[in-house]
Amino acid sequence: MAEETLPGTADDDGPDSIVLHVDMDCFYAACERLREPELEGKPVVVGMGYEPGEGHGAVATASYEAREFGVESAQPISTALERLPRIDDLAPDDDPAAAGHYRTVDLEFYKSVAADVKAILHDCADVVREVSIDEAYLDVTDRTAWDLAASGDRTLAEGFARYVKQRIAREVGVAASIGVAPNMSTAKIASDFDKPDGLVVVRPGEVRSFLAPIPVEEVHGVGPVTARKLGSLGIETAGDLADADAAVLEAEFGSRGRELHERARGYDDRTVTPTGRPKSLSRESAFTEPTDDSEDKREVVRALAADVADRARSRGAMYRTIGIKVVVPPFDINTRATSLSGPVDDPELVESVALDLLDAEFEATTVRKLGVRVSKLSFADADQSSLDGWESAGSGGADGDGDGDGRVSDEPEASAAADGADEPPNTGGETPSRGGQSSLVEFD
DNA sequence: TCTGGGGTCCTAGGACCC
DNA sequence: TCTGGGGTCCTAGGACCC
Repeated sequence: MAEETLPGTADDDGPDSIVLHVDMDCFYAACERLREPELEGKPVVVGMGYEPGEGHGAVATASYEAREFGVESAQPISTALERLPRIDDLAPDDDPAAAGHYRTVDLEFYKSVAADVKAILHDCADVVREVSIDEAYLDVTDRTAWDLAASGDRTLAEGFARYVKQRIAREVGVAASIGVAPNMSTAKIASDFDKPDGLVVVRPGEVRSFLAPIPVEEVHGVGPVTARKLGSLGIETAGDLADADAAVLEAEFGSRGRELHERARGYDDRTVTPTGRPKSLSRESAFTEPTDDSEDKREVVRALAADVADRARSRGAMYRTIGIKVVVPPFDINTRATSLSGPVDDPELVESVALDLLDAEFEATTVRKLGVRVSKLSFADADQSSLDGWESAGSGGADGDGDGDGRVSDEPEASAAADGADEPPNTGGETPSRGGQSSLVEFD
């Protein structure tokens, strides 16, 4: 049983933080219900790669009513349909209560709903870290307190979280579960503890005892592989993990082992930092049937490349690495990538590099899925003379490719970026010389 | 669980430099 | 030069998350 105050727990650098983890409940399904209120209370399944009347794709979100039937996210739609027939497929005398309403993912719409939620969150906190479309951490240390509210045994922090939750419900019309705790990892577990529509508060002195009975699988960072290994060490709960020998964990799992140990003990010194810029952008797509047809594969890669390059451009991102992903049945993931000597924004180059990587090793391979990715991103707008991204690559000129390191010097708009229009004569050639900047490119 | 799409971080080995 | 150590960057794969 954990003491109320653990020796050494108190951070000397100030009062305990107050972190909220806000997690929208079955977000996609909730969005569908916003525009189709008659779906309220009924089993809803939102599928990606799903088309009405068809049986392919995977479950992105299942409402709690649908989960009752054994429908789970990431499940193939075909399996979901076996467990929960589609309402339109019912025979006249079947029970309509035992059928599901299947919808296709409409990300644009969900994003617009999410934007409304995020606006509320930013209004409620100084620092918001958006983790995904339906999830965020808020640091509200300066907005509320761990003190008890005047009227009883609840904390001010709890009242604050309730206010956030109610605003989301009232102003947007969707339900959120919120966890409140002195650190991020505990807040995350707390938000999950009483879903849906939950509000769980873990006060600074209660962290250790709150975590103790939690199954290790529910600790952020423990997936199937780690859970299995932990199980073989006799570690099944966060409490077991907390009591385990840190050296053993580190030997078994490396630095992650030590980290998990600390999280299980209620230590997490990460601070909530604002959402940063993406590190990579990718697009992938699965074939309905694995194929070895070279032209089919190239066609898909071309489309993915165009898509990724387009997205990068619209987000103002230049990239220095271009890669592909090739998934070979049953499920072997291969990646290949090439780095350029400097950042570019060049859709044709994305395509040609991706195709080269595909042809080099996978021309005859049977593939299930293909992907294209750009990474080592840099953003034209924010870095200017004041670094931001990477400082200029070492004034020492230590690196061999000193030739090109001059980043786009500060034109207001990345010069190489916006001008796909003026067709350079030899774009596909050895040195794709496009205006100034991208002529750095030389790949081997 | 025969498996969709978009990400992050970590690790390990090799190349290369001083 | 055949024997180090330190550091960085690159690629590929793995685990994990939503």
